[in-house]
Formats: sequence, C-alpha cells, structure tokens
Amino acid sequence: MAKKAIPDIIIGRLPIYLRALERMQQAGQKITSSKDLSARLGFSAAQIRKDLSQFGEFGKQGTGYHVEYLSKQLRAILNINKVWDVAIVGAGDVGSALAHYKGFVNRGFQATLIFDNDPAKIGKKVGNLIVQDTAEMVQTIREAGVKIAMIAVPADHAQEVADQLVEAGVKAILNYAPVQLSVPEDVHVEYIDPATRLQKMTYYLE
Amino acid sequence: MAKKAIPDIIIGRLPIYLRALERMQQAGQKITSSKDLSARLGFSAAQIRKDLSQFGEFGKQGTGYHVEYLSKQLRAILNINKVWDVAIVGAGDVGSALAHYKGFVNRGFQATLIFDNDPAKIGKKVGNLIVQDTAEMVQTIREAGVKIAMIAVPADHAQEVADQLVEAGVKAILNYAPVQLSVPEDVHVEYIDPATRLQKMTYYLE
DNA sequence: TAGATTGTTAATCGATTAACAATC
DNA sequence: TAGATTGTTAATCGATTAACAATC
Repeated sequence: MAKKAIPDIIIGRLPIYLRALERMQQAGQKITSSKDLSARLGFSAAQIRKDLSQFGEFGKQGTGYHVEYLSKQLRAILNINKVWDVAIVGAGDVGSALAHYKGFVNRGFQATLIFDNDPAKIGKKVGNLIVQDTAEMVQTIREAGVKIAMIAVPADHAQEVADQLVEAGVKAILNYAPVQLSVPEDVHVEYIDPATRLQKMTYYLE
Repeated sequence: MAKKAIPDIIIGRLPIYLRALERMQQAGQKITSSKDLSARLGFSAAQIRKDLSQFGEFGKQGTGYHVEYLSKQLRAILNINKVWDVAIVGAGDVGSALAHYKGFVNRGFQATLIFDNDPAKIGKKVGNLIVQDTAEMVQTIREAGVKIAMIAVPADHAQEVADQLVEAGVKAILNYAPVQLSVPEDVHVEYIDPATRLQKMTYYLE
C-alpha cells in the first residue's frame, strides 16, 4: 500500500542510481552527493534528493551520502539482497545470448532454466543450462518457484508464452519479442526492443 | 526547428505505434482507429490521436486510420524509409548476438561493421561480418559514413569507445554497457540494460 | 564557526485526459 | 441520415525544479 504510492517512474530510476553507486564503490569512492550523482547521471540534484527521500533519510546535511550505505539501502528497497532465479523462454540467438550474459552476476539475478519447443534444441546445452521442452515449462517453473522470466521467442508466440508463464506463477516478465503483452495486473512486464530504440533516434537524423 | 518542438516522449511512442500497425498489416487488417490501437497498446485513445496529430491529419472522421497509409507516414517521419547501416563495437556475447539478430530486418537497420580489440577475435567471422580491429574503427566508420553504432563492450571501456564514435561522426548510439555516457548534445544515446529493468520489477516482488 | 548539503515545501512546468464540434 | 471517429481545446493530473530552513 505504502509501496504502491510511489510512482513507477521513480522506481525506474533507483536501479540507475544503484548502478552509479556500485561503480563508485568499485573505484573506492566513499562519499557522494546529489550534486555528484547529478553530474554523472544527468538527472537534477533536486530530483535525486526527492526520489531518495521517498524511502527514508539516507544522507547527512553538509556531507552527502555514504556510498556503501546508500547502495545497501537501495538493494534492500529493490529486493535484490537475494539472488533471483530467472527462466529464459526461447533458445534461439537472443535466448542463448541471455543464457551467456555476464551482466546479471552481482546484480541480483541468475538464469537457471531455459526452454524451447524445437526438438533439435531440446537436451542441448546453452551455457550452463540444458534446454528443456516448452511442453513441461509450466510445471517446471511452478515447481521451481521461479517468479521472473525473459521471453525470447518470435512475436507470434510471445502472448501464448506469456499466458503460460502467468499460469506458472511468474510475476515479472522481461519481453524481448516485439509485441505488447496482455497480462493480469499483478504481473509486471518490461520491454526490450532494440529496433524500436534505434527508430526513436533516426527521427533526429537526416 | 519545428521538429525540435515535439517532445521526445512522443517520438518514443511512434515506433511502438508503427510496430502495431505493421503487425496489423501482416494480419491483413486494412483499417484501425485510435480505440483499436488503444486496446492493443494500452495507451489512451486520446493520447494516440494527439500524438499523431502532431505530424499531420492521417485519419478520417467516422472511419479511423488506413493501416498501410499511416504506417507509411510513420516510417517517413522516423526516417526509416531507407536502410541505415549500423556499426557494432565489441564482438563478445552481446556484440555477436546483435550481429546475428534478425529483428533489424525490415525495420530500417542492418549491421555492416563489427569491431573488437582482442587479437584472438580480429579477422574471425561473426554472422556475415568480419571482426575488425578497434584501432581502425574511427577511420573505417568515418569513411563508410556510418551514423549509428551499438556499444557492447565492458563498462570500463564504454566511454572511451563513445568518444571515438563521436570522433568518427556517429550521431546515434545504442549503449548496452551499464554506464551513462557523456556525449555532445547533437549525439543521441539510448540505453539497454536488462539487469536494470529486472531490478525495477523486483521492487514489486516479495 | 563557516560552508556545504540535505530533506521538503511551494511553484512551475509538461504531459495526459476529457469533452466535443466537425465531418466522414 | 445516423453512427462513428477524428483533431483539438480546455481541464486535470502528475512530475520536475527552485528555494530554503535545518543541520552536519
């Protein structure tokens, strides 16, 4: 309830703040400020302070924010103190790339399941994972208690897969298929479509 | 000038409208309406009409929009009536996946160059492309007149690569490295970071 | 202490929605 | 014609910014 009150657009910025803080930590920087973060990220200092103040008082007047402390707080707020298991649906180029992707390590996620409906792929290894038959997906995901999935199947099948994921108890979907999905309102969906992003930029090109 | 006046947030929705229209076309649908698009995409009908009206009068009262005509108009507005060449920097897992990605076909883009600084990778084939030495990147991109690039190198090197791309005349960058880039204001940057997107959703999970 | 920076309120800015005349 | 849907204006809603007292 209290959570619901915080605008989604603010939630979306928290991981970006966290990413910057973690880079500061790596670089040995102990203290930062809204001004410092603003210079790095391009958001206004006022906005950064306001966003953070939604969740508590993390800073110190005159000093700023302790990098490690703030980053710990943000990880707690975002629920990534644990490592979440993630299922991948589709073992084509995109699904395989996600299975190999090293960017999830230390950011709260690990791919533990991958599915495909192509008999030629089922049983094959992709990274550390063995491709399983989509026919067993609902049961396998439900039994494993996996709550997050990434869809990397052709656009025509994405909605069907989404329906199955919902049935399996998945609550968060990262969709790489270039279609809008229709899901119950307690299921969250984020979209990644590089062509769409490039098209946004070509508008400005000549 | 007139272009600059249109909010970026509207430009970002145009490719999504286009994506839906192209799926309608494939399905043989001739006519749509703001209400129909709204049902598919989740944006309000009023917003869709208002967005489109920024660029002209594409519809007909009482009828709606002709799918093929509107999609043609949007392609023109977004400057994707041509096919844009795109350079990929980094031939690791992400770069390779982008080189193989089939989602760019018919959406206005083709990868034509790929670069890496690892001698073990230079000269190797990735998809149709041969990996070239990053040392020659600035010159090669400039000579080829390529204006769009995707960065798929480790975070530590992304800014350096971005600087080189700017020097080479690139005006649009799709950045897969999990860092904010600093570029001149006539250069456009979009970010794709799946971990960030997943973290946004885990906020809502328990 | 003096300087710096937070957290927060009020003011501004911009985006979305509702409503409806125009018209196909 | 009657019904439907556009394009657009005005009203609403929400997000960002400016400013500053509190305080480290």
